[in-house]
Amino acid sequence: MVRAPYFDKNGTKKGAWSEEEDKKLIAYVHKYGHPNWRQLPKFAGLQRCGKSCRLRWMNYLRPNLKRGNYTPKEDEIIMDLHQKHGNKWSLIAESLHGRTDNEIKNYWHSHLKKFQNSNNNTSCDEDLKSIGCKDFEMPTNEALGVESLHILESSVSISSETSYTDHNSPSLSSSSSHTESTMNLCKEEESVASLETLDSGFSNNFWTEPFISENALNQDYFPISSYMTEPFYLW
DNA sequence: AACAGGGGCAACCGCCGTCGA
DNA sequence: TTCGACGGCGGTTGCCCCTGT
Repeated sequence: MVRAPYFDKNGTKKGAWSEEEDKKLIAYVHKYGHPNWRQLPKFAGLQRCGKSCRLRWMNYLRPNLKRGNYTPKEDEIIMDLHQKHGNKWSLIAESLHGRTDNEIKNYWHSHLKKFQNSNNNTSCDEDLKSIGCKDFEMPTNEALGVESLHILESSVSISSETSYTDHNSPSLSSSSSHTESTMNLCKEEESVASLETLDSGFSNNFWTEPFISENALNQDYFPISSYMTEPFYLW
């Protein structure tokens, strides 16, 4: 499913992320935030480029991510916003709480594109009905905002029943678990609380092993105080 | 049972906008 | 004003898995 890990000529690791790398990245961002993606891998002890770390975090590791099947309502919103804005995936993602632009982009290309293409012949609602949206009603523009809110609310309700540790297993790269799980932690408190839960999911020596970054911090690379006084400003 | 082709999705690449020096 | 660093975005790629033959 993913590219096999390899090292480029600069010694930078590419390809699929390992569980250990995920742990390092999660723990580092959890602890220090991500003030500088380019420097982050060096301090976190990762042989990745900053962009790769950012992408992994934004699309996969950060809290509040919602994974798994799209609801018909989400389909509606994507279709509608794509019609309005085109391939502005980040814009569309803003209206689908917990979905990433990358995920929406993939979903569009693999699922929804064909329905828009067939739109030339049939209406959008016909297509959506055909894919199983039983209570489908073509929403008004005003209603769409409300629908987005509903999705947000449902995410919250799901998240309250969902443990972060469920999704931070080695199967983070396993597609089967992706479809079954969500990473909905829509409230900040829940995110923090869940990260504490996450701690227990890691091996003991992982947390007792000091970060490379910790040494770096001692070398005045990081304004550590500001990050320690503004915990989790990033999410 | 074996094979081929397509689908799905994580990850990479390159471009662009923003910001600070 | 210019330039470099950085983050963000959209397009594309690579590869595993599933399904049909």
